[in-house]
Amino acid sequence: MGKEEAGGYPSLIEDSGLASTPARAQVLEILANSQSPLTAREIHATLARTQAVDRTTVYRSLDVFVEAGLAERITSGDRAFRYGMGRRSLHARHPHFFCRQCGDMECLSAGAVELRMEDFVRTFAGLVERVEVRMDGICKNCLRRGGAGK
Amino acid sequence: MGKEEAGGYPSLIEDSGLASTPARAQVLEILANSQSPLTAREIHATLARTQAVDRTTVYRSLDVFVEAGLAERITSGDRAFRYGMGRRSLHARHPHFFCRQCGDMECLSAGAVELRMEDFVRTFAGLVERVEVRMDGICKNCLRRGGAGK
DNA sequence: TGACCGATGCAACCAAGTTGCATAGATTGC
DNA sequence: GCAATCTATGCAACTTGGTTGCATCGGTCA
Ligand SMILES: [Mn+2]
Ligand SMILES: [Mn+2]
Ligand SMILES: [Zn+2]
Ligand SMILES: [Zn+2]
Repeated sequence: MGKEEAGGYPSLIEDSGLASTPARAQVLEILANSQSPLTAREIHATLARTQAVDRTTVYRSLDVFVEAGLAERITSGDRAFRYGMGRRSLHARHPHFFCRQCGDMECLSAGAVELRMEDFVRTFAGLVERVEVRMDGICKNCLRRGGAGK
Repeated sequence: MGKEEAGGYPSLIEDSGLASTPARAQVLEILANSQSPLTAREIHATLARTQAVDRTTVYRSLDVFVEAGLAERITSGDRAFRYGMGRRSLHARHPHFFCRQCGDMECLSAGAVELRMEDFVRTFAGLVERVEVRMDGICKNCLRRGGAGK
């Protein structure tokens, strides 16, 4: 699934100035292979199927990845952050959809929405580092099995 | 500061099919008078200056307001939701800016960004109920006193 | 008047994430 | 090669933001 060039995730991690460890490489691989952004809990659950890693290590790996731009922290409509590949990992920015019924989040194509903000950024007194566009609603699965009821 | 027509917040609440109580009216008034979206904690702190209300009541008031469209729940870059006036309270949708340094959130003018998503919404299999646009970065105050260092 | 219903308070609980500290494993200096 | 030095990890305790169960209280209505 995830195509990786020579060296794979370890070298991607090292190219960002971080030490590569088995746990970190696996966390990044899980992120890279996912169609949708994942919670730390989901990442840990996947990881734990093959090796025993503490959840703290997952949290800390994600933190350093986000700091280094390797991963992106995405807010959702619920109380848990999601993580996806970051811009430093050949990943284009794109909006997301959050289903308030089942809690699933999906990546939308980068061109799904057109966002123009250059004029604003130019005149804004603060520093804009990133933008998040998220649509909330009911996903098609939840629509099929039961309507938009809370 | 907050201009209110005859009846004020109590009737605004009742017009949404909810019972108006002193606590609810005050929560809504605090929201209406704020320049920026507030956390439940901030609302409770403000409220507590004039009367003893349990934080649970604040949470529950906000829940029913959001459900009724009187208030809007907004995600930020940190772990706490913010609340602002909702669309059913004569409030236009607009983007927000979140400062990752001081945690302050500010409302941006509705025209700050141009967002085109009709084409997407028309062809999307799910139901899109709302959209959130949030910029993250460093606010001008934090820029002045110390740069963008974390 | 009395049954009812919803809003509130309060305590317990929960989920997500963070922190302190000890250890193990790798890296560096010599 | 060996010791001094990081640093990633594990594990437990803690924090924060929010939710839930349950008892009570105050209106509304037959
Ligand atoms: Mn994505
Ligand atoms: Mn706002
Ligand atoms: Zn769904
Ligand atoms: Zn700031």
